[in-house]
Amino acid sequence: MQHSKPGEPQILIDLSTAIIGTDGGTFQCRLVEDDTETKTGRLPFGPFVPDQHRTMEIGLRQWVSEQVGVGLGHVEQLYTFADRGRQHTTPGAPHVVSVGYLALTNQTGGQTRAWRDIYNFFPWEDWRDGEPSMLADIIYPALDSWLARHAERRASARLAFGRDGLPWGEEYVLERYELLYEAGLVAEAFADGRENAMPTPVVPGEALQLDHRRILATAVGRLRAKLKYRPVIFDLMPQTFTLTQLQHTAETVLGVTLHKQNFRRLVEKSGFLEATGKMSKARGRPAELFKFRHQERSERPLAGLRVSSGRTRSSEA
Amino acid sequence: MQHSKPGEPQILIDLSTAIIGTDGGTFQCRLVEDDTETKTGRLPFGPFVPDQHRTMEIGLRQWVSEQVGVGLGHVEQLYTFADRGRQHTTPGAPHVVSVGYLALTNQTGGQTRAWRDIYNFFPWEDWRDGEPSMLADIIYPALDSWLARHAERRASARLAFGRDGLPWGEEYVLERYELLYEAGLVAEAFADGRENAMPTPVVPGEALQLDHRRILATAVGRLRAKLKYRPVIFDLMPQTFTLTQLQHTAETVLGVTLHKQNFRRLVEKSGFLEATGKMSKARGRPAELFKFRHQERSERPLAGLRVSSGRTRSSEA
DNA sequence: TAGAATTATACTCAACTTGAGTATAAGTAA
DNA sequence: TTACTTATACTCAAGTTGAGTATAATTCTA
Repeated sequence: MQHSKPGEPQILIDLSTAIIGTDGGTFQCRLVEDDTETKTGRLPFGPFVPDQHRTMEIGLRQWVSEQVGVGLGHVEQLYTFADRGRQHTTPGAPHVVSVGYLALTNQTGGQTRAWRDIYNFFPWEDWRDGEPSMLADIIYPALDSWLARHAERRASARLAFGRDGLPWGEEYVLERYELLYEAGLVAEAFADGRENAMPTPVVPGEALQLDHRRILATAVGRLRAKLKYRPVIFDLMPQTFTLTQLQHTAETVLGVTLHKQNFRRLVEKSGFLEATGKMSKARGRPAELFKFRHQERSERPLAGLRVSSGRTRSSEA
Repeated sequence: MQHSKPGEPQILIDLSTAIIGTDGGTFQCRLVEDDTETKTGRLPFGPFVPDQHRTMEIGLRQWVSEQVGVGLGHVEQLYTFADRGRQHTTPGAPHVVSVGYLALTNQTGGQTRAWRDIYNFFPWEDWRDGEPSMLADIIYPALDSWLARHAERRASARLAFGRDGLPWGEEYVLERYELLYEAGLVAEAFADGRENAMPTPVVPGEALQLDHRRILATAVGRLRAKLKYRPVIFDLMPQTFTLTQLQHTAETVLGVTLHKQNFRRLVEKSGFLEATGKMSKARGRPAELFKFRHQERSERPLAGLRVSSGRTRSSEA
């Protein structure tokens, strides 16, 4: 095994970033509309130029502030994707390796085309109104028929989708998407030329270019997991907010509903919040406005929101 | 921002792998002794050749089985390191990006020079005999003197090292090493030419080449964290083992001692173990030999060892 | 060969956490 | 002024966790 010689294709590194925010109950990601024939969107990405940037994160922050123009909170490297067959390389062309990043912002652009609802791409991930019916109606039948021929993936599917009485783990976003890809049920599988893929995607949900939906799935899975043990949710919140707004943001990210009283207890006990004394005005009893105590972020050891899901919105009646 | 043009340095990708195992209470990592003048070791690494390997993990597994000759269990990508100034590049030379991997094995080579005790490199991480005295004697004074000039890093240091009554979080291995590097207290900081670095490293602990100690710190931190929510510990165990052996392995990895009775309760409740009916023979009452139920790995949702530390060995008396 | 030492295993118990409520307060809308 | 809406306070049983004590089954040693 040797380093690539001059004749071999060069390696290029792209930084692909899932910039995620929330906006009143919608879970948003910044996308770039590409004017190619495919009409599918893509994540913003820029090349990593080693001589210009001391670290990849510095390069990423600079390029985001220039190109996208939103302030970023938490930024985290996700994964380096280098699979052949998922980059559409033509022979001899440089091989592109993409380093995926997650970046959080509290400034989403409202309903412009640049900010899209993440659940458009993963409609099966939104359980806020109960289990999406497409799981039982479309996904499980299609998946089961594939699993019949791929018994070795059965255990993974049980765990990822919470079959046979196992719980639905909201953080297994990537594992679920990968299974659907492997089973040939999403558009990217056909685009990548997988032999078992259906020409028309079986499972609902908008595709993205290249493997960007995979990177986004990684980002959402990581964010959902991290929410539970690090106070990253506050990077999605405005300066001040009510406890209900905070809860709605957590529910939006996790794709489940939470028990209101217990959420309040959890978040008050955590010590992350400071009452401002001001009140929100809306329908019903006014709620106190809180702000995040930034110094607590570094002082509390683990402490995220060890949330437990409550009833679904539809069963609240 | 443009992709690197022909005149710019080429990018090469190295897969650097921390192959970790345990051997009767020692925490081992496979190293390669380099015959350069520096005499410091390095992690095994090999280039990633896109045209030869469909994915990086496939390339890594093949190259490890050829070059290192141990069977691997869990393999996980850690992080992609691309910082300038930590790769010793000469101008014009290709820029090397290293993708760090963690790989677990239950076949360590005993006490050969190829397998080294990880706590040689991070002696402050081993709390099995209580808090290492070097923390209070050497590390904290040196760190505090640096923090006096870098107040903005104070909160991170408190969290990473568990100062001011905060608990020692065993998983913050990387955060601790990075702080020592930033403060110029480890040999690599001087080797990288940081202006504040001491020519003779202040903090005890053997260095590795390039940024390999950083990659190893990432690996240990990730492994310690993962142990608590995924059943990865069994990839470090032989076919059958006693509960005490399992506990010793967990203690070796985490660098703390655990409460024996509660560890037993935890591990029995988890459902991961199957009694073999056979008994171990040693001093004292014989212990039952267990084996790992592989099918449970995929069936249990989270369930690792949510261990809590017990008394230190020295206070057991 | 008895008892001391050693190791394994079983059981207990109080403190804390969690899931799921009920009860009440403080506003707006009709 | 009554209904409706939303916020907040409190309760309670079940489960989990931290830290023991008690006892069992061996080997070691005098």
